[in-house]
Amino acid sequence: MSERKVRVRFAPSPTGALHIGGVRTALYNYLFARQHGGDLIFRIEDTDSNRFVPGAEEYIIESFKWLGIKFDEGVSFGGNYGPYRQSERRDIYKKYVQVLLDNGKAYIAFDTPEELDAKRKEIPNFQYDASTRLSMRNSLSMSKEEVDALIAEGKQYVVRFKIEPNEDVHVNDIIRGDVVINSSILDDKVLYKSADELPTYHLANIVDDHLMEVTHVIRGEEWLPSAPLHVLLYRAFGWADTMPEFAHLPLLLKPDGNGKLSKRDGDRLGFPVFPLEWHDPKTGEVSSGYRESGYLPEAVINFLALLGWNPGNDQEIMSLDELVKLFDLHRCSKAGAKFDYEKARWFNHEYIIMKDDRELAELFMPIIKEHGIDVPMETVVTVVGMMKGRVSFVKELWDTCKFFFVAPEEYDEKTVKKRWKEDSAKCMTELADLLESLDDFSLTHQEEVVMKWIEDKGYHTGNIMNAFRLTLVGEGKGPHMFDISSVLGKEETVRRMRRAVEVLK
RNA sequence: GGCCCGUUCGUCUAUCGGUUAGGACGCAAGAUUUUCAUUCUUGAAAGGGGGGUUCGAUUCCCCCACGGGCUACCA
Repeated sequence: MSERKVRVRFAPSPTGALHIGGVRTALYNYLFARQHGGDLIFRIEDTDSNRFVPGAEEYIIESFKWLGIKFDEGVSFGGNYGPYRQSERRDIYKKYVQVLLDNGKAYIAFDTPEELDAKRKEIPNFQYDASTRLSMRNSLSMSKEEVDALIAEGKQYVVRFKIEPNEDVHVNDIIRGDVVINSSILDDKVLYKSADELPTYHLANIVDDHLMEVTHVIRGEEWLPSAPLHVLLYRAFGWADTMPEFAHLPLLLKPDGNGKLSKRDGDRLGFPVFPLEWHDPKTGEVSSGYRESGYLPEAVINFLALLGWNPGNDQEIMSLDELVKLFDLHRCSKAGAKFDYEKARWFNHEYIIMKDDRELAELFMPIIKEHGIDVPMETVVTVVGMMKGRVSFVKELWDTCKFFFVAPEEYDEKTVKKRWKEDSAKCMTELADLLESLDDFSLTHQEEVVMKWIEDKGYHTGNIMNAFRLTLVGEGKGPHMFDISSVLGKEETVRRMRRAVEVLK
């Protein structure tokens, strides 16, 4: 069994946008597959026809494309184990349901949803199981003739898994160790629905994982309670010897308060819970995405990887390739992790700093153009290089850098009060004259000339520089003065200075 | 209600019985800087409670409390 090639899968339901917790699950599967030289399968679990949302599948694929998580096979990726959409595997499931029916591990039940609802109301803790099934309408409580007659007349029925009571079922979870549940608390799960003639998750999941030769099931903790059921299903099919290993991941929790992280939390606290912006086709509602909010995919990956796992040392910044090398299911934490969006910001900040100036400039350029500014790429590259350490998002570059592209119209009142002295107008005029006279406007030459001038005149460096800054920026911020002036160029620098002198006098 | 999982600074977490309980985010202070931001330094900040086991428990066991999940012809 250990010689089998590692094969894992990420199998979402196309019921809407991909939740960030799902992204993490997919990421862990990806890291595990890569690390073991295995395959990652993308399967669509659309066995609930009621909850199908058009566009969701495409959205999910697009999300992983953006994030850089690549699948080896599955919907839209091809492969030899298809089809990979469960709705296209009806015949397969039908066949395997029959296997269970034939070997007595499952039975046919005629109870309608309404009848079951009534039963649940009538009996407080009603459960369809060994203790109650004989009092229900099914192939165990009725004669074969009766059952055949009902089927013949077209009566709808479901197929239920016949769970033998009083057995301790062990699930050996990679993260949690031995988890034991007594089969008596499990109900006779519906494996095959009458409503849409499709299997339920449980059946489809086991059949597909087996047929697709999945070796490890890495999924969210919400599946832990049904894991024993799945173990029982593998046994019922006689597939116990190739049953995959399980790893149930801790859940992503709300940043504040309690509970599972939901879409609402994002809206409420102002951070995205979806990788991409999502337009709900049913409600028309638009939810923000990490991509549109200015996050870099590698930052999102890094942040998510550390939510529930750590390499065991203090390293926090890791590329996808490094994560592949370091990842270890045994080092996953067991407790749920509250979603810390402040830290997500910080990761993005770090990744912006690491990112190549030119690549950043290319991301920034469209924003500059939006403001009706036309500047050469080289200028933007220079500006981005000196300013990127100050922002957490590309879009923040505009506010922090705009003075490079737009001359100040007004001068910040507070800064003027503090930095514009009695003699500032005089000094700035002198400085403007001096700068205008320069043939070499390079940063180093400017600095040399101006510092000497300050010294010769006996001026106070701080006073000059602060006033100078005010004339070019309009407020008291930004990088070193000659960085600014050399990007602006002689003409623009002098123009701004003279204008400021005129306005502020 | 029942069942399962969990519980270290505000948050993410390290610790394989003996540590001044470490790191990161955030926060605060200081330093550097021609401004702002960065950067650097420093600081505040944690083992839910109660029993055991042990020479010694954050670490192992039990109980409780709390948190989370599941309990559909949803996944």
